[in-house]
Amino acid sequence: MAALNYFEYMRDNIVDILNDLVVSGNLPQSQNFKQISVEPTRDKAHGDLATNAAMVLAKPSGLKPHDLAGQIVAGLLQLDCVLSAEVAGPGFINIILVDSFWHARLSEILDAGISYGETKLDEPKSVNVEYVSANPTGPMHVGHGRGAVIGDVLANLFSKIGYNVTKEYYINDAGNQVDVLARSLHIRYLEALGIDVGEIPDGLYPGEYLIDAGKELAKKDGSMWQGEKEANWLKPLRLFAIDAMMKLIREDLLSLGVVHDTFSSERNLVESGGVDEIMTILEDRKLIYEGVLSPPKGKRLDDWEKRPQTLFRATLFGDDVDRPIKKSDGSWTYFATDMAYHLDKFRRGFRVMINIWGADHGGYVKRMQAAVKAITKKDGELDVQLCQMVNLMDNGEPVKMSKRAGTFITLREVIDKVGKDVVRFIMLTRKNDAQLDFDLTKVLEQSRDNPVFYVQYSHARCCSVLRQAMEMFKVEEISIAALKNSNYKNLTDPGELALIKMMAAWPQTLKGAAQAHEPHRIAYYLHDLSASFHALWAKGSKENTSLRFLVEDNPPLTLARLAMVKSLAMVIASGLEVIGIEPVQEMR
RNA sequence: GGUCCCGUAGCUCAGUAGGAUAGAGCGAUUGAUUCCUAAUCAAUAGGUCAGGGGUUCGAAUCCCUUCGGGAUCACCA
Repeated sequence: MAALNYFEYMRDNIVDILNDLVVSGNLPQSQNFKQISVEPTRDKAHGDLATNAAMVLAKPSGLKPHDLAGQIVAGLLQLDCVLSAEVAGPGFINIILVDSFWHARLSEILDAGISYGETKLDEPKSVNVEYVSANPTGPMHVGHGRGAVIGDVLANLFSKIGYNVTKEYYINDAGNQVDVLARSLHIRYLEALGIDVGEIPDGLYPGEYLIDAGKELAKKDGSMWQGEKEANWLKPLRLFAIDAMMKLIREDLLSLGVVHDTFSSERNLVESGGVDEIMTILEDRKLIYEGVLSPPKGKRLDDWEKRPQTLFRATLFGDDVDRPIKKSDGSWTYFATDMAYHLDKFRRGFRVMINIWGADHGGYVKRMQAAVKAITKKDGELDVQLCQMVNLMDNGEPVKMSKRAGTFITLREVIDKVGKDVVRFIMLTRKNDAQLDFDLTKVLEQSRDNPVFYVQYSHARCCSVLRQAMEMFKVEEISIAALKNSNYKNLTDPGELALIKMMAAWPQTLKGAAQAHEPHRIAYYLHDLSASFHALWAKGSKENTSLRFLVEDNPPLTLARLAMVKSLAMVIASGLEVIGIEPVQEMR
């Protein structure tokens, strides 16, 4: 049984009412209902839900908003689930649903458990989320970690709403950087053989992470590359280095709980002729030409030279200038291989592609979207989510990092210090295009301003109540099946209903976050849900023991509240599952 | 100079693709612990949504413009 999305449910009801009005001649035919929305009221005094239906349809139908609203209200009042409906303001219809409607959600949640809110699609769509794709030239840093979490959670969101999702990593193993990597490894290799290599030359990677790789290579191959020409060792060392770095990166990802379904290699794509193929296709469509770009407008003219280049007509697809696809040495630019890569994705059946990039690649978005339009003949769509920098802090002070001074803090070090769950949650506490301060001290504090703790604590409190309940009831009396049969009519406190309503909004929250590509909404939702629970908890004070969850002289009331508490634990667990975090049972 | 992102309470930020009287947390002030974990909660104070114009029933949200901050700008990925 699929859980009810009450926004969609009420919208469907309203559309039915409108269709009836059309049939009865009270509303002109062929109205466009697309603009109609059903939303939570901002001010709860206005009711549970509001719809703009009358305002949206008033003008095209030639009716006064209030007259049309009155007719819709009449229809709404016929529904069993509607307690009240009234016209307000410029033509809003405010709706209050009966308590029993909300109580019924608890049964749904208890039935569904952690899968509450999931949707199954009859014909599942496919979506490809490509994220991390860090160059295989070293361990991951904290910024990569943010992209990893955002991509991973976004992919989880799509799974939850019924899509077939592929989590993909694109290995940039074909450009200059991996040659540099190979040369850097060569130095470390010589070092491992006991040769004094001195300082690592400028332009090579000085990172210590290559020392181990150098030792391994020396162990495997002995001294066979010593004294050889670069042309002889470059390729095998490159392969060795990339393997070593990808192993490192996969370990980093695993420690963050991120596992990709597919790793695509840029080099494979080039060597298998994928780029040649896309170029032939584009040439046939006259989208490639030899030309000279005009210099960028502005002051940066110092080293500009007029140079004929092989260009892609990106301007035909919304980009600002045409883009080069070949370097002067004849090899493909990154853009060229990226076009081939996205064609490959499209051919694998992904009409919807989402890429997570660092904000420093923002200037690249337009051209890639232009390219996708061109190669898929506008059949595919690419959305790029940019994630901004993470500022690592320690107790309010920025952490100074320098690769040269060796004070660079890797993602792995942060995970080891604060734990993967904390990292995953904190990465979602800002929308992805805003900079994020990550304070290594504060995220471990057990206080209200640590959102991870705050949410986990609410789950732990649920568990605590359920543990305590064992003293009042036998185990079978508070099984899920038994709780489902409790008398929900006992749940009448505004705080209780507010909490249940928020739980009932989970399916819509999930869907909205997925469709808007905004995983951070889940973290905010969980925080709000927890706040609602903590507030209710505090109501059961010494003066008002009747609002405690466990009321010893009233077992039926207590069982209903246990059903609510159990449901809440399930919704929180469901939300944490999307984020990729284990809920905790207790915190002591 | 071009392009993109951003500008919301003293601070850090939300604002559910245009909805009603703009919301949280921190900080400040004042309260609540014989109680299921007070690691929490409640209340008060705090705003020209950077400024100006426009679009419409209605704008923090969309368009134009000015100011301010950031990213990026042909053969790096």
